[in-house]
Amino acid sequence: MARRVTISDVANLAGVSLQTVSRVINNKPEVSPETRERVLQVVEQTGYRPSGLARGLATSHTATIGMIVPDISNPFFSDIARSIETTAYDRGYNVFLCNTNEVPERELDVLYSLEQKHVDGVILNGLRQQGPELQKVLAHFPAVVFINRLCDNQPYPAVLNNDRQGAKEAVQHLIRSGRTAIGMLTGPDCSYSGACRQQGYADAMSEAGLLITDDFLLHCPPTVPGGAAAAYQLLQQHPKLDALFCYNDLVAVGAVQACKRLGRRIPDDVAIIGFDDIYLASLVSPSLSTCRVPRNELGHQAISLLLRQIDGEELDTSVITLSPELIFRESAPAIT
Amino acid sequence: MARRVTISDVANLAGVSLQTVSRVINNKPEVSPETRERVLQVVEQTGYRPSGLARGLATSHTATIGMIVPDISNPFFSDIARSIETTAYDRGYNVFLCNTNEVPERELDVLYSLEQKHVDGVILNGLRQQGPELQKVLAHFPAVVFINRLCDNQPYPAVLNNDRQGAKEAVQHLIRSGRTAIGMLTGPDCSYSGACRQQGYADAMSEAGLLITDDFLLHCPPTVPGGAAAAYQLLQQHPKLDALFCYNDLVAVGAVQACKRLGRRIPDDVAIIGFDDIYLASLVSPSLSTCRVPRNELGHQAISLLLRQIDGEELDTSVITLSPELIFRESAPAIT
DNA sequence: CTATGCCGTGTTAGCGCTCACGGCAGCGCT
DNA sequence: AGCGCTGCCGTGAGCGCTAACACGGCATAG
Repeated sequence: MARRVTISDVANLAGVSLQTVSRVINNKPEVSPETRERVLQVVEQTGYRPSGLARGLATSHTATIGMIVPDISNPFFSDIARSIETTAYDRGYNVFLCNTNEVPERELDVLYSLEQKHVDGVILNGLRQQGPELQKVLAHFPAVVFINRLCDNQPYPAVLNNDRQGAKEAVQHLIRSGRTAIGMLTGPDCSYSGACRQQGYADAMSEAGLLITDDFLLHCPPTVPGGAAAAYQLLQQHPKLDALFCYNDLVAVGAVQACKRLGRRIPDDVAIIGFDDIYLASLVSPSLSTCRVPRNELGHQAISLLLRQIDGEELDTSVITLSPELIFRESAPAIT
Repeated sequence: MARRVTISDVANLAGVSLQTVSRVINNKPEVSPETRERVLQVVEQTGYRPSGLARGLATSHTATIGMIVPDISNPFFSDIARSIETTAYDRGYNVFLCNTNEVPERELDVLYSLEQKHVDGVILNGLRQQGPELQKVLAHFPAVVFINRLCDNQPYPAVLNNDRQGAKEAVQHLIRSGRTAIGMLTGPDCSYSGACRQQGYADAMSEAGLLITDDFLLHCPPTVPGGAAAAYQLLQQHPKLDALFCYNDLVAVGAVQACKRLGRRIPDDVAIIGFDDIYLASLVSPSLSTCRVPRNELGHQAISLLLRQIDGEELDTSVITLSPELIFRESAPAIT
């Protein structure tokens, strides 16, 4: 690997001072056209590329952001990640991918490492961690945006999906379809969205005067096997359940598997509704009714909020709430 | 956001020099236990965290790597990404996620930006770009590893899936199942893996003395709609095709959709084999026979090679080839 | 003709850290 | 006593860049 060419190399070759080169590469106006041209030629020839490190040290602005997700291999998050990365890149930012693998302690760890890296901002996606430690480390970042989670006490901007409303509508649909014993697989017990969706479930149930019992609720990992195991258990214990509302589509696919194993027909015996509308939902059989979360929009709004903060806007209390849309497929068909 | 606490703040508070603090935080031996303890206490109190920028500038080692993928929302790549990020993080590295969205020019652009960021190494995944420009920019990185692509001329380490062998076995399976008119959806025309898989297809066909004609081959985007459109076209033009070998599982799912639309039964009329064995493959109906690519292993080996390079090992010519495994499911069942 | 302004450029300092030194005790040895 | 050694610690320079100021030259105004 050849030695990097530095700004002073360029300055020497062009016969000007460092500062002039700096002015040229930063598009500052106070340079004569001829000098600018000469410098640009040398830059071109030498393949000079300014050091982001040195620049960052001098300006405390690194053109990098951190993105924390529980699991990038979960299509829900990889869609959001893609949308964030694309917009960030268009605006000249690089994105650190930080996977927490659903381990809350790791969330703090990655935040510490991002702080060391001087990121200009950080997007927190589906964060589990809470408490003063979190507040403390977040205070060290120039910009913070939450996705799908509100931060207690400290007002940070956030982009939310209206989980409660979406869940309520989903469960209302089940009720209107004639279901009365509706269970819910509520996802990880430290999930904020899980709690919101559970509230929506309770809203719909109580409005309809239906029985709400903890017996019909079960936490589970947000995965297909997690959903399968939980659904199996729930359906075994409560054979009269005629519908399952699931934390997300992966869990719903697991629920479908459990139904097949138990010989329950979908949707005749058990109707199933998922959440998110990941691509998979339309592809499995029976295809999943689900609550579509606008993931691209979620990511896009998040990075936009972040960049506005970085650019100096004060928007501590901004909360953007996006509305999900109920999608009817085979596992809980539309009412005709 | 509070001002960052620097090494000299810590030094002052602890009543020692900068250098001593530096020694402590870098675990250098030449510090007395008492001094070390005192410094560590101040570090703890102040929440001091060394600046990665300054450190990087002084050491030209940033503990960051770049990871270039065509599309993080493609489960094939998000699985690899996860595996890379996890291992990298365990070794103290942060990972830049760079999505090229399948645009070859963007590959060069992101490499330039990663160069500016002084990454310690870069992992290139499913790269499309070729030629001298690429060689030139890659020369600026301390470490480079390719995944699923060999780099012409310049010998860089690589981790490969044995696409050709896997494809050959897949097509051989189709032939043994009695199929004679086997088409292939070959994926993007600049895909290296696509070319390898096509070779494997040709190997199997010619060994079996079967007709190889360009008419049975069709490029397509590596997506479900891409596969669906291409399969539809191919099956329309050549109704006698009794099997389709697909670039990847997404394309295969598209092929399944096309068959359904055309009223072809799977596998009776048309057998289908995909590639990769993404999670989806086992979930769709009919479930997909496919060639399983060890994605975790791919990612893990890649990051290991990269870190070894960063640590100074010379392994220019290392090429690790992993073997895929044929998985039999409904779309092209095992021969009983 | 001098004072004032601006334009283009150079100079200095500093961002926060590490590396290569150098210094100074205190020890054991001749 | 004098020597070298080791253990511990500090100093200076420099990584590559930018912000702030300084400066010469020219045009304009008074």
